Amino acid sequence: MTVQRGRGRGITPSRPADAVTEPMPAVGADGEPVRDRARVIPEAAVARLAVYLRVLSGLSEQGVGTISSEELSAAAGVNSAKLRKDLSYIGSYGTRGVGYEVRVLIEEIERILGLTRKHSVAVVGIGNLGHALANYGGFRSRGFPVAALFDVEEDLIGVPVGGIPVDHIDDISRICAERGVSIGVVATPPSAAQLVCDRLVSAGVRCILNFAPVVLQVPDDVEVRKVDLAVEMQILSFHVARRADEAADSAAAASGALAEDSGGGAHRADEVRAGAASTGRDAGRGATANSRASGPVNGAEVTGVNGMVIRR
Amino acid sequence: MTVQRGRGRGITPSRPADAVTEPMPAVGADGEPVRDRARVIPEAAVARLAVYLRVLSGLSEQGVGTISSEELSAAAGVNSAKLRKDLSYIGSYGTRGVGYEVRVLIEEIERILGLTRKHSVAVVGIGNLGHALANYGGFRSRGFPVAALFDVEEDLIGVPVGGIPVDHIDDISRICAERGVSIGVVATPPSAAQLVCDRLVSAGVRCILNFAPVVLQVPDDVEVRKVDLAVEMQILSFHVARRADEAADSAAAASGALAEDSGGGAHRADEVRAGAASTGRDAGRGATANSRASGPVNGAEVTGVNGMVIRR
DNA sequence: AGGTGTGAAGCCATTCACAGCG
DNA sequence: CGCTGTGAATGGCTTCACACCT
Repeated sequence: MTVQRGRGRGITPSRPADAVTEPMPAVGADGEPVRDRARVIPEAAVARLAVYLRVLSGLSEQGVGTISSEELSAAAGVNSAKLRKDLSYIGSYGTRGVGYEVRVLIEEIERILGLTRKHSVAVVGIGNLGHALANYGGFRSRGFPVAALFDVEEDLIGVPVGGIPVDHIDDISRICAERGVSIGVVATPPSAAQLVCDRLVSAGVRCILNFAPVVLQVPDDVEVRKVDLAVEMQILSFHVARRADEAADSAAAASGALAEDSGGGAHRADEVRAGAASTGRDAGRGATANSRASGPVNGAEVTGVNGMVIRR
Repeated sequence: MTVQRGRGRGITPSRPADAVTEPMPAVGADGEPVRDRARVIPEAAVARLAVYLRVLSGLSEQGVGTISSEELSAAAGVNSAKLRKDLSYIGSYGTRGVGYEVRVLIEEIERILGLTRKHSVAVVGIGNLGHALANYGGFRSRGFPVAALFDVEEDLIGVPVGGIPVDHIDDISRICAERGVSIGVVATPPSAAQLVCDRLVSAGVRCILNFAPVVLQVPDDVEVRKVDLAVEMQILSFHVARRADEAADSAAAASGALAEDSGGGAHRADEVRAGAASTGRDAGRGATANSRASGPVNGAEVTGVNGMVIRR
């Protein structure tokens, strides 16, 4: 994402050489003074912060007051080092030897994510998906009230969906301005998506969530995120195929390994090997883990702690 | 998007890409010849391949027979070097001095993504979203026919949605086996998601697309990708906030920067920067969004070839 | 000339490992 | 002693730049 654009190079403090010297000649020359906290939060971390926030909200409702990085990371499906690193980008709000106060973390993450203000949403394209989105309670409950719905179909205009009447897209500028819409959701057929996007942009909307399977072209001060269901499916398909290949491989390799083993090979620790990558969702520690197909197991392997397979 | 794997993108979950960097010479020993090329395609590249495929399909329908990396990359919203690198992972199917044959590329990408076989889909949870998904034509048209629908609500059982009657989730194992379901879609309320996921897994489904805002725990031979709308919104929210900060920054810095330029600063190559890109999702986002520059331009930037912006 | 394919370099993110504080 | 916070190491992805083919 568009991160760190702007001024001179994003001076990341990763200068190995004389680091201690002055790390800011270029920047200074740029007219960009050292400036406040050079908080450059990695895009990947931002996405995870949103996940932590959801988990924390659940914990808070359950009355949990304090939590350690180990527990929170397990609940969020990442490893604890990553969680601590992510949290360190927003500040130091933990207590050593204890953990984090749930309430504090929620507040800080909300602040960083800009959730202290409300972001009204407009959904364009009230077909199946648009209906579902208009009715999706998760938006409102998380501070993103759906404030406007648009379509071109005359039969739909005026009909309330999820409590909001549908307006004609020709009124998009006026209505978005009136209702303070800051996020636009494109849920139209692909053929209409770019046009709708252009209209949203000229209506002043600077953030777009696109469900149409097209690559939207926008000015670079507009942020677009895309959700493409077919692409998600295809990625899963790829993994199915890869897994099938691997199964074949390991079946084939198994016999060879046995032969070699019986030949007297030494067994080193590093014979523990990672297999297919899992998708990382593994909550467990060992996030690194990727595991190998445990499949057909023929006695040559056993499943270890977190799914790793130990060759013996 | 947001992928759960952890990573990727999307929240992106970031997938620990297969660390298959294995040094396994053992393979040679096991009678397994060099085997085909140890094709380790980066997760991020897989997600983009799916995008290229969609663009190529459109081009093919328009009768385009050949295309260069420059053109294709622009249509897909990435830069040409990345596109060529991605394509190189699957082989060399281009003609130097000419470009790629659309038909060939489509076939090869489909092969790599495992799209030569059909992947039947089961949708669990026939609420608003489930309805939308069951009716979504993009699945069937791309080789992912929806073959089964499940819910627990008695009133829904037997009712056809998108042409498929809804079955009770208790029959999930039998029906998934009968219809050869290989991908499960979880579209239930969060409270039911883990249970539904467990049922899908025991029914033999090894790939899951999760729309519920919870982190699913699964065995590591199961692949989960997650689409979390609230998280997407929050990421956009973060960028709204960041942009606001930046606007203030650049207004302040503007005079300084201009002064330096006119002062004769040299323009290095690294001042060429990309417009916007997003990923993810983990990517990976995963999830990759993108945006291109075109315009509002304030004189400090001009749009370059493929959406890159050149600072001058 | 035109454009692909790819080693090499650079950048960013993840993971390690431990100092430091409660 | 436990757990956070973080420099340093590692590894993957992206970008560069050009050899090489047509």
